Amino acid sequence: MQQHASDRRIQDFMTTCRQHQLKITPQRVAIYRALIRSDQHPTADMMFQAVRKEYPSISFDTVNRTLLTFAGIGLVDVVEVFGGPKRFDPDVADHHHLHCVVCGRIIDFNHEQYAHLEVPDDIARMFTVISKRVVLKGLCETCAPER
Amino acid sequence: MQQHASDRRIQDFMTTCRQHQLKITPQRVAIYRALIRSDQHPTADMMFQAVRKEYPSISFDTVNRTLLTFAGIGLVDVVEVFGGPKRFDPDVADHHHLHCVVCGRIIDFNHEQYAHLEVPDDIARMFTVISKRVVLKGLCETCAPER
DNA sequence: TGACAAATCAGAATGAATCTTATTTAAGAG
DNA sequence: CTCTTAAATAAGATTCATTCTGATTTGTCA
Repeated sequence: MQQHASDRRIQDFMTTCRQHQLKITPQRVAIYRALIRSDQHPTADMMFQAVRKEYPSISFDTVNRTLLTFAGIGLVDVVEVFGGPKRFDPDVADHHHLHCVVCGRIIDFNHEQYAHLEVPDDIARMFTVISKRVVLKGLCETCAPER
Repeated sequence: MQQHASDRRIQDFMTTCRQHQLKITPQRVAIYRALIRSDQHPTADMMFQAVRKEYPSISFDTVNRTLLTFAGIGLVDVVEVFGGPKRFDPDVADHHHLHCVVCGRIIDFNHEQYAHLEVPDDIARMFTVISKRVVLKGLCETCAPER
């Protein structure tokens, strides 16, 4: 059954590409495949290393450019960072992030309270909101000094 | 009176430096001065250009390294970005950010609802929270397509 | 099947951040 | 006030991330 869910996502992916007049190339399919089974929040280079394994002749430029193209049509998110390389998020549904300031790990989470974040009226008047996210900085379990 | 407030901040700055065994150099003072009258969220290079005007012999490396040092002792914040150079925030008090996805401008705001963001229990158990911020992506007034 | 715009590849170029090394300097000891 | 020393600085080199360039290949549609 797992395979079917994955196939389904590839089908949807192809549909989305067609809707945006993007050609369905084997490189793009390989990149998308790697994306949906990726670790959380990979960099372009991490994606390149992953895709390479099943598509050894692919270039870094293609991976990077394709990720940006995917971001442009909402297939992936570019997430907030505090410096360093861009990081991508295959989960484009609303969720929130913890950033460990020591190891740089980004951890996803959800919280009922954060699901209903309102935008203040004066802000809504001057700014068209596309996405909302709570970003918490701190120390993850492995980096927190044990007590 | 303006001058006094600024002097006060420089005094506090020196005290903070001493508390952290940081030498008070003319470069650091110049950088801190530029910081407190800086535009919102400058990059290291923008800071370099600003400091240069009153301290022409300063090097980029010193400005950048000093900003990171300041960040380490809480005199400035490194803020979230979606790629590109690091950006610094002289306002270290709690507040939230709008990011214009077109021009890249970061706009500060505050909102009563966001002042009481709770951290879910299961998260609080595995993650030591240092700071909380709501990050909204969207289009600012000048970049929004007029209707 | 053929034409063409789009996509890819490889390498060069750019931009940001950090590192290296020699020199200078702030701050505490005497 | 002077000396000593570790810290800080300057300048340039290096590394890493990203984008660009130009030549080649390839989906897609007629």
